[in-house]
Amino acid sequence: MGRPKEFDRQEVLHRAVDTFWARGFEGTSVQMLVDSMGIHRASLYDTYGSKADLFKEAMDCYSSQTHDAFRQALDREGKSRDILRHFLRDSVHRLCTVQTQGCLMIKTVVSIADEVPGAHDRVVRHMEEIRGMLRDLLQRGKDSGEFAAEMDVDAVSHFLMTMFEGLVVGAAVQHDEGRHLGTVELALKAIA
Amino acid sequence: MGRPKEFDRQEVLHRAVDTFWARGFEGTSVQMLVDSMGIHRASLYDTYGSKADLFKEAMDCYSSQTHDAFRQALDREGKSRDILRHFLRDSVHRLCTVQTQGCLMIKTVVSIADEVPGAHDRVVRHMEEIRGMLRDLLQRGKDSGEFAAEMDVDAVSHFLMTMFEGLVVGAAVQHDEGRHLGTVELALKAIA
DNA sequence: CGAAGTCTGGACCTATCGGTCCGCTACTCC
DNA sequence: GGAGTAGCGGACCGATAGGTCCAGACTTCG
Repeated sequence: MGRPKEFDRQEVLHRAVDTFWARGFEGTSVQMLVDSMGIHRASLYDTYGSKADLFKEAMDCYSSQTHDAFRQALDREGKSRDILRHFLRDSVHRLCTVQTQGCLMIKTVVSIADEVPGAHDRVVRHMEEIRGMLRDLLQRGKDSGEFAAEMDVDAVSHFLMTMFEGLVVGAAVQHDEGRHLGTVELALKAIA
Repeated sequence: MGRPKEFDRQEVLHRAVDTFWARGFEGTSVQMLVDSMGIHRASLYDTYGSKADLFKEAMDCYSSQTHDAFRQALDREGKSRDILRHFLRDSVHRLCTVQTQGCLMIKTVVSIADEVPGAHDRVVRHMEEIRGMLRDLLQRGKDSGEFAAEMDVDAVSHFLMTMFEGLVVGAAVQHDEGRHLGTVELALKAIA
């Protein structure tokens, strides 16, 4: 059967995610990936294909780990508005302090439109998935009578997505947490 | 005195702006610039310095031409709300049809944090300038009694900036104009 | 005229890019 | 032990990256 794999494919991929996340696709060289992943150049190509293939896998990995975290924050019991507020405030806090590198998906859609085939589709699916979570949360609030019966959950979820994307960019421009928290409150006041 | 310059420095710079705008700093090679600007490689370096220097000049050029356009749209007579609505709707339309390349400033702040010294500062100033226009517009509406006397024009202008940045990203993800127009209406409903 | 300045074509530099290949070792199965 | 697989060190590939330099053609000045 031969020698078994020594490194954990998933663990090494995570390190690639971090590198791509920090510097983007164009800003990351294969040499950087070799260094950060800790495997040989040839192993990288044997295991993941090309740089673009690795990037797509990294996007998928990033996407699912982000979804898990978001789902944990959004798919829970309680008043929808409170859950939403906590989610947005926490996002702002992270973007302004720890995760100042922003969002890999937004980085990708903004900088490489068509350089990596399949990248754009992944961004679209990623965003739609998150929007779905927000819509479900809104729907629950609507069903429980917390929000008006006339609320267009589809439109409002899209509004919130735009808001969120704006916060990611805004935090990249200025790490002024208080300012962004004020924006969050205004956004919350806007929905019903 | 010697031979005078044959090409118009500003006109050639505009072509550099378009190239950088379309592909970003990292995605644009010097060869692309030489081709699009129509001048010799050596002339480029003699006239503008380095690629990074040219990029900074391109940012300044982009910034001022954007500000001119925005000022023309925002600094006019009429109801503030109508002016704002028209500005946002028009922006969405452009982002979804003609200017699908998005915004050079957002591209820059998202992809190259510190690669080009001075780039980040330019983005910050650019955004603050636009926010200033929005704040002035809000203040006029507040003075004329159109908006509530309690309105925090600073906070609301920041909310609108976040909204705008979100729309730029959102349009890059999906060119669904109708969807984004709905978001614009929700944002307008939010402010007083 | 000749010095000074402006442009171009194109060669040239070094460094790095993404990607491939070879030779060797380590390991596990039959 | 031998076949088969996984990994590494490191050389290597052609292409391109950003950047420099030179010779020559051109134009305006004193």
